[in-house]
Amino acid sequence: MIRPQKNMNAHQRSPAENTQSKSPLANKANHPLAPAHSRKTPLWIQHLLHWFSVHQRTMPWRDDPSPYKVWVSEIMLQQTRVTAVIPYFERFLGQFPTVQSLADAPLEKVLKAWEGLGYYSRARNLHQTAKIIHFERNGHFPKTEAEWLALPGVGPYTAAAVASIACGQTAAAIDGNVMRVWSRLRGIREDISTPAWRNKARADLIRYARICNASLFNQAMMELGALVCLPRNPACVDCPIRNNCIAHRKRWTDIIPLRKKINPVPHRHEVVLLISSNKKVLMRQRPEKGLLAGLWKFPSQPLDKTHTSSSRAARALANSLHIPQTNKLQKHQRVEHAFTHFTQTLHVYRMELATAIKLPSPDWRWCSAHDLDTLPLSRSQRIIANEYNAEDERSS
DNA sequence: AAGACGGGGAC
DNA sequence: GTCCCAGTCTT
Repeated sequence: MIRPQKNMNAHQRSPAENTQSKSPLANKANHPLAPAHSRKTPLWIQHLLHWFSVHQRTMPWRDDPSPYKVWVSEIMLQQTRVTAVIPYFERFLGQFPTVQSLADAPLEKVLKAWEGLGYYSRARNLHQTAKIIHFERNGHFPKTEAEWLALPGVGPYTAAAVASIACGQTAAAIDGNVMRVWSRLRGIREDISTPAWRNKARADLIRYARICNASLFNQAMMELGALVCLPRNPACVDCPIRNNCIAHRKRWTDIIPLRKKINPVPHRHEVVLLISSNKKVLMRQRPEKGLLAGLWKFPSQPLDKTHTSSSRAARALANSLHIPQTNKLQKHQRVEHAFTHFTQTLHVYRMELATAIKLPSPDWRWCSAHDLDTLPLSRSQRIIANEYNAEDERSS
């Protein structure tokens, strides 16, 4: 039997989060006593839903699937594993308990809460959407899949997931897990990355979502992909629907899903300067668009072929900041970092200035140790900042 | 249709 | 270390 979800009754939600649960449809699908499936539900779905009721993981947004919690969690879960998301989600909800508190917060606070989670445009879009919901929709969350889809940062997957899980809508949420489970189940030896494949899968899956509980069906498919139908070495012996699975029957699980070869990514080098003066260190905010938009970084410069060594590049960067040659550079640290489309080696140099230089533009700042802890940084910059603070701690 | 956009976990 | 993972937006 389906394990009853705690706190799913509408009256236990806060008024601000309760606006979408008044419709009969929402109550029907999310009601604790609603059946997960009817007698005409295919046997494989009954097996899947039973498996889910027993094996689903505890997640902080599953106790109370309000639109706000489900929306925030689904944005965080894009390209990110559940185990990585949970601590971020807990902190985020503590800091921004309602969509209003998120809408009222400055962007920098939101980016700071997102620090280390990656894909920072998600945080910017989340903040933007909170403003839309609070200021333009009077705090009313969307209800239908199409309404969700219109919001920044909400694509086809997230719209279907939130609409089904939080709003009781019938929709097929197709993430990487579902693509893998579905292509194996049906033995589809086609490239899963094409829009054509996705449209076909959605058309097929929506028929099944319609005849059971779409929220549970979507979550069960994703959970099966995350726990059993793994990319490598799937645990077919534990799979509740292995008898319906064409890939299992034909020993195709290692060739399905089919994916295009990923091109090797280039490696880049960059010099980074830790320029300190009077217990403060020089930092710069990144532009509003592009890589790690809006986050802060230490002064840096790509190490291209015109520089014969990292120390020469470091000196050239110091020169461009009009730092006198009398200030000596000291090799400090080397940090490796991987992005999706390139990998990077950061060559970090240290320089103590007798007198602070004039800041080139308003996006530069002299930062105290406290500033370093407060500003949003990418993972690699945080590693450098922590090392800098630790050294500062030792020397004082 | 292809590329930009982070970071973490499994091996 | 190396490979793998896979939503949304932009171009």
